[in-house]
Amino acid sequence: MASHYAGSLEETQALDAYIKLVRATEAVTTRIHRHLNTVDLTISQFGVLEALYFLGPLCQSALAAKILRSGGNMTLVIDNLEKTGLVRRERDSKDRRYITVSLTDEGKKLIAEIFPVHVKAVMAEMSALSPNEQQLLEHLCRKLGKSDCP
Amino acid sequence: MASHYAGSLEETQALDAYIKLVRATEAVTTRIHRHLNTVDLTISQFGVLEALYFLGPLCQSALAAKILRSGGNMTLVIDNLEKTGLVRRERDSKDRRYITVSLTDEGKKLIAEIFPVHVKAVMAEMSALSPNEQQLLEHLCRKLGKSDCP
DNA sequence: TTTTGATAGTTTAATATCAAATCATTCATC
DNA sequence: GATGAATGATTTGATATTAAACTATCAAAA
Repeated sequence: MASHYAGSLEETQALDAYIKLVRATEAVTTRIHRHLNTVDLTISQFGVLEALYFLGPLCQSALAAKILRSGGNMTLVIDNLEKTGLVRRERDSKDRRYITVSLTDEGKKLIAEIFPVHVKAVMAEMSALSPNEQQLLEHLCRKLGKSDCP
Repeated sequence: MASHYAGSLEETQALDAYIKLVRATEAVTTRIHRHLNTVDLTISQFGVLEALYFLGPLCQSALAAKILRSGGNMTLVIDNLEKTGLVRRERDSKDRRYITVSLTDEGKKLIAEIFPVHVKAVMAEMSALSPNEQQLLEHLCRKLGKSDCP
């Protein structure tokens, strides 16, 4: 659904592009993560497991910065992953402010299992675009995301 | 941050494009809605006010379908808007299953006031792209969003 | 040694979000 | 008139998310 705003061409064009961006991102994200239901994971839990899988153990604040979530949120998501035995927390002995979060064996097994499913789902969704279009989309998103105008 | 996944070119390209899409969308959305703090509105509340402003009174399920939220979520967001006097609920006299949600005078005044600010913020963010690039982005997002491959 | 400034993580309060179950209502069918 | 299917809205339980306040910890400065 395009914007119903009766503004200038410039304005409606920007609004329409933004609305389409958000809608497409939400639709694609929902479909990509549908398989997580089968393993009782939420999108944020998956994001944490993914980050730890590829980057190795991280302290909570680094993890929060990496997946762009607040510290308070990170505490809760890690609490829940700890509760299901997928990650463990370990206080740094040298600087007790830091808590390192790492995958347990069970966590490693699970993410190793589901990540290829995730890749396949992303491939399937992104294949609506040609390889050139995917590169174009990435380029446009880079420009958008890095903009810091007020 | 691109994907750290060591897959085929096709796979990493799709993953990178998807990651960039999500990151850009989140970054832009956060910046666009920053001004809502000044009027004590959340993004979802703004979305409801915007829909009612342009489309007129709607029943809750139509509103939920329009802004792609679940019925249960809609109940809560409308509860909160009702509580601050920005919307009102009215039971349909002919079919008492339906509840029409409409803007109060105060709600109309507020959205009329802040929507131009929103438009300006969207314009500012989207101006990182040229008009041609904005149309291109919209086109690519249309293709992505409508894909319904399993 | 104490103070100060900074950082990490937690807690609190509030809101958002979902799926599933439930209740209320309507209408078609028997 | 009773029943069943469908629809609209709410409730329940769980998780996610933020901002802000708080506690714990560290290191540099006084």
